[in-house]
Amino acid sequence: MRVSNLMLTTLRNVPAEAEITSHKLLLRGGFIRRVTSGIYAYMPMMWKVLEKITKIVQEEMNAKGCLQTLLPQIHPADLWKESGRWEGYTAGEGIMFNLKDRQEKELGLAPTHEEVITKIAGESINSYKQLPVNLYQIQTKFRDEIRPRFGLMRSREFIMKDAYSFHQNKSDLKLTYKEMDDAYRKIFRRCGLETVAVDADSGAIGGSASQEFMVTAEAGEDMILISSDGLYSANQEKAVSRYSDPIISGFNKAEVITTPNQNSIEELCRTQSFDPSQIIKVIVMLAILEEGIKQPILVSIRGDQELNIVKLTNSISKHLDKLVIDIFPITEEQLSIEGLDQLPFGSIAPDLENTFLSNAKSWEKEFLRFADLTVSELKNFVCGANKKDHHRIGMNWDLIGGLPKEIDIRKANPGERCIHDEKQILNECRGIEVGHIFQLGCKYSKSLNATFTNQEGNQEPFWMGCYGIGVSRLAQAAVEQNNDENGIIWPLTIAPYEVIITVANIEDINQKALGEKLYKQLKKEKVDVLFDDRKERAGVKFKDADLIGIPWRIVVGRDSVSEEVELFERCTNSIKSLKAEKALQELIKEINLKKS
RNA sequence: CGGGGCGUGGCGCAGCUUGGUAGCGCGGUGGUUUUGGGUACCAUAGGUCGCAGGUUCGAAUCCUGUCGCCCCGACCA
Repeated sequence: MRVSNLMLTTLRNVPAEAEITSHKLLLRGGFIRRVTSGIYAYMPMMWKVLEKITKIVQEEMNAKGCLQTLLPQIHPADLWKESGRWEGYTAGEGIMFNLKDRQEKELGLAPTHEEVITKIAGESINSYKQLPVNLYQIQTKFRDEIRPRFGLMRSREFIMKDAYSFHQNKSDLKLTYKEMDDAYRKIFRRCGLETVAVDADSGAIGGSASQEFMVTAEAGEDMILISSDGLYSANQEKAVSRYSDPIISGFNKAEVITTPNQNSIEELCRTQSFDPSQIIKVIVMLAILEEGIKQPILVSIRGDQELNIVKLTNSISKHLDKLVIDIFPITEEQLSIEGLDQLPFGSIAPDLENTFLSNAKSWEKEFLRFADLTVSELKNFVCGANKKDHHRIGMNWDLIGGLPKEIDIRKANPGERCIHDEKQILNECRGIEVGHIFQLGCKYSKSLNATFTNQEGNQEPFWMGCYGIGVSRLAQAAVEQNNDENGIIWPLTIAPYEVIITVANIEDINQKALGEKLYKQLKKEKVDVLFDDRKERAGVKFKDADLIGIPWRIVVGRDSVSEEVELFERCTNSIKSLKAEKALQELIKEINLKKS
């Protein structure tokens, strides 16, 4: 391609919308243009990048025997109601764009395709003999994000590869899950990305085991924790660690003390000389569940620990077998609206009586109670007295009605010791999620009644897995991980072009002729080559070539009379002066080496 | 959803406090110059000042409403 035909428009000023490096560079290089909040146009060079990523993904998926399909983007609401996800995905802060057609039928723009594919699989796969299958597609998805940001990192319309596998049993699912893990590692390596695989929360998709692939980058939206020996890594939403031992409490007598204006752990400790690890902190929250159920929640956790809201949400979901649509701390205002008396905030204990809820208009009338693992072993602890400005000391679980349901809802933090080896410490780093693989189990096949006939002749629901890669996000993540002060440094395998021939002065007959000759030869060798034939000053062309990040550059300049050119490598900034023929040979050798 | 900020040629911004008919840099076009790191100079085109009302002789500027965009937060009583 000739740059004069490329519609290349680079910017010197960064549009004000951009915050992070990759977003700025993609805009400045003319790769993307914003159309509205969270919605972008992929310009010609960007599309080339996306195509190259797509090709790598297809090759690796096909190598594992996966089958490519293309599923609809508009889904009937009924299908999503059948799986029970319609409400959760559309109500409240739901992310599914939805609309009505002229028949007043409800439809949604697909944020993901479990429903559709499960339905189809159920209709087309009849026998265990047809299993397993793994179907995938690469196409645009829609999510009405609460807050789109960082260009393609969190956009509302984006390109995703999603795959869904169907199995006759769990062990077969695990085999494919492992294969996908392998395929994903190959894909990311081939794309020139450094990724780390972490244990992850399954989120709204549901299911059991799940693993995320993160591109490590400062600008990442997720915090990940990695053990010093590298054997354990997890998203903070999911991470576990060893917690410190509590300071032994000296209160062996149970009594109530007055604690005026000591409404926070901090205040209480300062005034009473308690240690936070001796105190049971109680958090009152309201969970909005599917079908509009409003469930008050009472969570007990050690005073020096933080609550992990994702873990809590999942626990609630699991215990009630209902989707949690929203969850937030209960406020005084909400209590008034609900027609309830004020709770003794700051002095609430795990045994707060349900009678506080008996006049509730729309809330459930009993608290769902949980205790974090950090409080279960606690002895002679401090907790509220369920009465304003009063606390109890020297308490034990048998004195306050027993230990509530024990679960892990504590946030793991960097610096803490690991579960697998207490000598290992968790370190923090940030990451961009580019891939996620799940073992879904039978959740969707059961709800959508997608079954096959097993060897014994019985109908059984499929075991399912699902596997996603954010293709457009991956492209931006590659930029975030590969750039310098001059611009993008595309990994060769996904670069829009592999090499750019920069003719310093296109009006010099020798230079132009040599440039054209090299261009022809490279095209003949099937190298993806860009020929900068513009009537611009050399400096302009160098700046542009750096900015758009083409991995290799052949500079045809003053020495072209003697057939000498320069071979420049973008990622190392190395420059070699060579005979044109030699430069071509070397370049082709290097390119083939990197591609293999 | 809460808080903050911004909408003025393609991009980045000034002008608004104190109303008087719109300006700068980049980019575009033509020319001269320069010719391997965004050359300099000259000329030139391009704007419903987000939109709608209002105040006023007169509104980018003041008032009201509205739309859009960006940032921070949405988690511990």
